[in-house]
Amino acid sequence: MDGRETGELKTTIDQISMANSTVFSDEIIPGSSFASFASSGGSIFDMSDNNQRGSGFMDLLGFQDFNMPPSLFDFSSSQTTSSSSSSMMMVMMPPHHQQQQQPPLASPTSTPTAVALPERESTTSEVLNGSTAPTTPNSSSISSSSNEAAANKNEDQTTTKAQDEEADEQNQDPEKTQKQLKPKKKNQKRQREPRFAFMTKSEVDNLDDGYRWRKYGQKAVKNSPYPRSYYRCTTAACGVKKRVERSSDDPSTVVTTYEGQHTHPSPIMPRGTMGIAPLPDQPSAFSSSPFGVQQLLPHHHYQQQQQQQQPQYSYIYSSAPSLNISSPAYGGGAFNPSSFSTGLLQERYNFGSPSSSSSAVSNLLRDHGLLQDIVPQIRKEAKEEDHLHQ
DNA sequence: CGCGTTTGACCAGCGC
DNA sequence: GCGCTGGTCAAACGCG
Repeated sequence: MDGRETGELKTTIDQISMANSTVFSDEIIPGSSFASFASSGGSIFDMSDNNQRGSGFMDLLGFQDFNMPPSLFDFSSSQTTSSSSSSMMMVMMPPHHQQQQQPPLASPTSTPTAVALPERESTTSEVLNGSTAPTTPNSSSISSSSNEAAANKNEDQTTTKAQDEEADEQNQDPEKTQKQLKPKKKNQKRQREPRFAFMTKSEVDNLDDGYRWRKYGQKAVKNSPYPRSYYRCTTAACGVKKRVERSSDDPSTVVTTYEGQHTHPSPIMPRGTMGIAPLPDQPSAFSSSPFGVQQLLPHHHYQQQQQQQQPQYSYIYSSAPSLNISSPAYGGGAFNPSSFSTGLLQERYNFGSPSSSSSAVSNLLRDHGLLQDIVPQIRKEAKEEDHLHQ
């Protein structure tokens, strides 16, 4: 939108470029962990490179404290089906570029803040509560499915909306019964949860991530023949949503965007984690770690699998004003894309292709769906980069 | 009957 | 103000 956001996008493209072991030196956001990492010449995306020294991408993000397990990326299992090669890219989408609000994780030098991708929605200019605290599950107020989204925003909005609804009930206005949509007040801009997106090569749109989702909408995507589906976690009091769309340019690529944070463990225990107790410092499968259940796996397992499979994943990561990864809220992280985290992405991922990292990048860059909204400039610049490589 | 999907309508935000 | 677009709602429907 403006130059500032452009700069932020630029930072993102810098990080993407690192997938090809190319580190751009320009316009890295000062103070970001990505910036510091990028300036040090590291390669975020090539996990195989990091295997040798035992520091992967998640380490760089500060996720090493979560014992980022391999199961999450163990997509070459027997459950793998059709896709022979698959790649994955994550994008965390913040409400805005406010950063550095989250306290550091155990490793202060790897705080996963850094890249603030621009928020397309109008959530940024107005911070309703002005708080860095993450949204808090309001279990008492989320009983009506029609208000889950609002209840998931923030308490101020929830309260206001509840009051509105209460007023509506008292008024019993016949006009209201005509359309009960929208007791939303003006001047209350939608507060969006931190978002977390990743791309996968899959023939199935709706990835089985261990949570139960209910589809509540579908929209045609501009410039894409494929629709975008909207899902909401079916668990009561959990307002996590996800959007799934297929890339128009690469129909084999599915872009899944999670929004919000599960307030409950996955109803389905992930494969390979059954019966494994949480680590002492990890109170639950859905807390602490942005990748939830995976953290239950021993770290050596992670390393071992890395060495065996040499997976290569590509990420785009950014933080958010309310993205407080180490916050105690929800028992650990304010942002907990645990829908992704269950390690149950029983989708057809096949990491391990030496080119998957760059292909993931290119997939992202080609996408004209959700990610186009998110990181439009990434595509542009990476295409330029592609040309340079060709 | 419960749960999930489909789908048209509606709403809010944004750009012009 | 108007139109476009993304996002959401909720009735209708399907399925087990």
